[in-house]
Amino acid sequence: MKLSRQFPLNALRVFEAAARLLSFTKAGEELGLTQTAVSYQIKLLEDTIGEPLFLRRPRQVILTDAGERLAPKISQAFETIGDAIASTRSQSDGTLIIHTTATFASRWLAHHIGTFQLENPHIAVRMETSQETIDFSKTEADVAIRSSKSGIWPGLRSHFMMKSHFTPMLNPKLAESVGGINHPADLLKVRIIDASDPWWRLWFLAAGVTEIDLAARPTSRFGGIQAFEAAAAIAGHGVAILKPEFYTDDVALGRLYQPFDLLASDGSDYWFAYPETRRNSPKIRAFREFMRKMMPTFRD
Amino acid sequence: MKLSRQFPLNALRVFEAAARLLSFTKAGEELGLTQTAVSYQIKLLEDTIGEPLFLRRPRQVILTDAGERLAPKISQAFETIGDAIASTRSQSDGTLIIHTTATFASRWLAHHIGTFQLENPHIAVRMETSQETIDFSKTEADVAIRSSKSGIWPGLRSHFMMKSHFTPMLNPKLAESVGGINHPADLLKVRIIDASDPWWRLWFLAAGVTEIDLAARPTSRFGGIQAFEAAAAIAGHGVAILKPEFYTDDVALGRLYQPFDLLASDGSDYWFAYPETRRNSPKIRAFREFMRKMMPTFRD
DNA sequence: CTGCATGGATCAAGAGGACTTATCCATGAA
DNA sequence: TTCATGGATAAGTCCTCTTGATCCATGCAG
Repeated sequence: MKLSRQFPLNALRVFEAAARLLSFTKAGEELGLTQTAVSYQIKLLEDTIGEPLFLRRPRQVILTDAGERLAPKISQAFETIGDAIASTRSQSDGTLIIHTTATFASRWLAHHIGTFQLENPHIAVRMETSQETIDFSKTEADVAIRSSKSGIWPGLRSHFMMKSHFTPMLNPKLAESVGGINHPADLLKVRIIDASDPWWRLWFLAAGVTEIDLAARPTSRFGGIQAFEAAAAIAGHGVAILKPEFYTDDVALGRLYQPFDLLASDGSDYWFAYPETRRNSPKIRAFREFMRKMMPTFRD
Repeated sequence: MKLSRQFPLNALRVFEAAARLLSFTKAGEELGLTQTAVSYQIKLLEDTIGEPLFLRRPRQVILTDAGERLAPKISQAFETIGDAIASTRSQSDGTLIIHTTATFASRWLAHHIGTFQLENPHIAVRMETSQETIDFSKTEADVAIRSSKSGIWPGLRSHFMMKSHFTPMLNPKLAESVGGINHPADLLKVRIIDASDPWWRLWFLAAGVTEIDLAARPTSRFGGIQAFEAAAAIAGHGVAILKPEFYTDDVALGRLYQPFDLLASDGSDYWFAYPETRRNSPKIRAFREFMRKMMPTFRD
């Protein structure tokens, strides 16, 4: 059976307005309905309650005792509902949940999010990190930042943020200790941090160095988590293959050194995504504009 | 625009159940809907709020932060509404508003209503008196007792209660003071209380007395309000034309005397009426059964 | 008193929204 | 693996609800 039959909520909504305004016509105006509709709904409600709620006097309606008793409680209930929805909406509007990779979070977001918060003091940011790409219907998140080749996901709108290119980086002291890194082959003088990282092969390929057996080399394995590899490189344990955009600070502080301008790419890029249906949500819109401003390579 | 669009109350109702049971299927069962309908309504609500309320995990749904915040308030609001309706219904069920004539109220109801209240202790009785026939849509009333010729009113169900016949009555001492009232013509020895009352003409007609010019006689006028005429008769001011059923007490107490068995009628009868649509209302049903029992001439 | 404005009731017709049925999919359990 | 569970999706149906027209009663102004 139809729910509205068992529990005529819309009729109650109409009743509330009519009882407050003591006029079917005015109630209709307030609710965007015709007077006819109001009359119909009130009668419906009276039928289900089994009591008349209004006395129909010419040119005015007045509440019966039953109506008089019912009205204030109904008003209050709808006020509760209205408040609840409004506060849910505003509180949710007030919290932006960002899902991103650990590296992007620590290397880019952590440095820039302060600006976003200064510009949007009413939006709290909650950051979640995960390696896997998330499903917005299964995970509580407003936006996600992921590395991917295409940036096309069904139901999601996505924006290109930056190319995911990489280059070897190491502690400058380590470079000096082996007499400097002037040619790609010089890299082999130091330990390769996680030589199993597929990026290495791609970079050496781009550099024209093909005859290296990376698999044979001593290596430290970090499961491809860039942040760990970077930490090892900073500590002088070897040379890591990193995204230089993420380590400009470390370069400036002399903790890392990028020996070559050459950048290689595995074809993946960084994308920013959110559900298509929520593209106009204020907080998502605000974050999108922030990203557009802060990231020169951002594209619609 | 449709009200349910602006304010998806039914969707909220569904959400409330789903949030409480943490299952769309169970919510559907509770509300008498299919799981599909629940899914549809929840999505509708999420669209209007602009926030996901549930995370769809395989074989279970869980509330998002937003849903978690919304649910308790909505539950409470619906509880308020449910209580309000229930209490309106029960309180209204608990008060029976009877509209009747002053005479019937004072002469019959007042004597018998105690029995009704003993039998129905949870029903409070409110009595309103009025001369005019009332309009249930304009006057707050559950049942009405009226004198009328046909007992047929559109939209009302009515029951015949008693014939509205009448006969002269006077204080026995007054009767003695004129040597007794043995023939209709003897009535002319005493003052006729409200000779302008049309009942007198009808009664004399029934008694075969035609050659009386009532208009010419000294009279007291009470506007046809029987209770006033009766009071005057009891006080010994003259003879009144009354419904004997209403004055059995006064006859028993020796305050009134009915000299003739002859009863005349103007064709009106006493009817008991209420809106057809409310015939099954418990309080109306209770009162109808009471009337049926107390009034031998009651007819369906 | 007459005519107008106001506010509600009633009616028929039609739109569109709320459901249903059928089907599919993913997962956890046996 | 197969089955059971719980939800999503698509398409179609039914009927609630809205609309617009019309009518009625009353209060008010002239």
